[in-house]
Amino acid sequence: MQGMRSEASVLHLDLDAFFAAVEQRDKPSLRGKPVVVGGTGGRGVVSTASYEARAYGARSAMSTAEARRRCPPGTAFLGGRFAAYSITSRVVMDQLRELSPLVEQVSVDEAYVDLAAGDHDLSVGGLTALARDLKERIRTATGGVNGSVGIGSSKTMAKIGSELDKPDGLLVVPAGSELDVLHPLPVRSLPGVGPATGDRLSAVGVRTVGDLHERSLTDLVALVGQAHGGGLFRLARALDDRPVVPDREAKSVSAERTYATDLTDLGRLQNEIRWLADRVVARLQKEGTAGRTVTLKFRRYDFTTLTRSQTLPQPVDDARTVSEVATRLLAGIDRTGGVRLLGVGVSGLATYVQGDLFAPDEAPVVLDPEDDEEETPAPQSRSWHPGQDVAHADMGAGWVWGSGLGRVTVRFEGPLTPPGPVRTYAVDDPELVPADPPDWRRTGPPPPG
DNA sequence: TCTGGGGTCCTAGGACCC
DNA sequence: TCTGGGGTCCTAGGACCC
Repeated sequence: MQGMRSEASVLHLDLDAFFAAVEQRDKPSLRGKPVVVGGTGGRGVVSTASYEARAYGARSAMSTAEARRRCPPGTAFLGGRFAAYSITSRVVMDQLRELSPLVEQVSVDEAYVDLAAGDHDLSVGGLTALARDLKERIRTATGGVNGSVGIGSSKTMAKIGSELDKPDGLLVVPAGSELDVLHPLPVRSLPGVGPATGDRLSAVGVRTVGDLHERSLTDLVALVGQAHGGGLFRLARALDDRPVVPDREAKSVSAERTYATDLTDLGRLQNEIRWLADRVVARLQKEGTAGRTVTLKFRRYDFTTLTRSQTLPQPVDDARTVSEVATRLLAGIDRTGGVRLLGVGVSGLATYVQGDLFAPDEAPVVLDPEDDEEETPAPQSRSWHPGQDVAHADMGAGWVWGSGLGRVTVRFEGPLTPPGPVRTYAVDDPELVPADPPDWRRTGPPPPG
């Protein structure tokens, strides 16, 4: 059974009203005033409302029209400057990497840090000082953006900690006190419990996490399904040992667009599909990846939404193929009444094997995110262990920080790869990787922990 | 002027294979 | 000649998150 850590060593950072905060930083006249960032057209929604705008009831995901109704004259409605947000985000993530090599960025304004992989005093006092210092460094490095920090014995506890004390928050949940914090909270405050699950739980009298704790696993599974039910059962007991995983590989790439007025013209729809396919493919190619499944998303005038997909024999990353497949999928859909949104996506991604990184004869295969188990039988004689140091001429120095049957995970760090990417290699035949490959030199310190 | 855009994970049924 | 399992892949939809 999975558990939790015996120390509060997972940190969660959430930047406060991030997009609005960057706008207020860059435009002093907006400071102290309500600011709403999001779509400004007729069908726009709010991405972020500053705390001043929240005081009037503006919220993320609300239609911008509704936010305009609620906010006073003088409220700034802005379309957003994503390049600025992205740069600021990187500045923040760099600060987090000062704390530990294990930083998992979950979005532009949110990340987890595994403090156990760094050299830190994990006492409550030490963690409080660490968090206070981190917040100050973020504020300085970004020119005034605040973040809320939660620290706990798991990702869930850390996230709940940052949530409970925002904005500009700092909350350490000491190991052992998880249930005291958790049980009074409404179930809706658990990550993963949204409107649908919240309603179902409420219908059977479950309102707080404490209520949840009293329900049997069988009841919860019957109520919300196998995976979710099991997840809730464990969450109520603070059982969460999900690791902090840096550099997660993307599993799909997509682009979609909502039109100011519904489309009906077939030629126009085909042009839009081509445009969306171009955007998706440009990103695929930039990432050096391709995918086998092409999906068309389709939203009608009445907001009914459907998807049609087709899986191809080979991964594709060219605009012509993607848009041809998507256009073919469009043909099977009833378009009467008009089309509100179109989307094109590619999934089932397989990273290219980059031939120049390894000599052909000894090339470990880059794993797909999905298939670490199959097609990679355990090596007969060779293994690596966490902490062992290895290196590659093209990738820089690195160390093994995870290994298992048939695979080895290496974090590289060096001048060529500043952030230190993590790569997992399958070893499907021990003979493919010689005992002492000449270009795997031993350098660099193994990670602490 | 109702309801964005980018994702992840799960479920369920049917096809197909052993 | 009657009744199976299990496993994987594919498709479609839904919940949820930021």
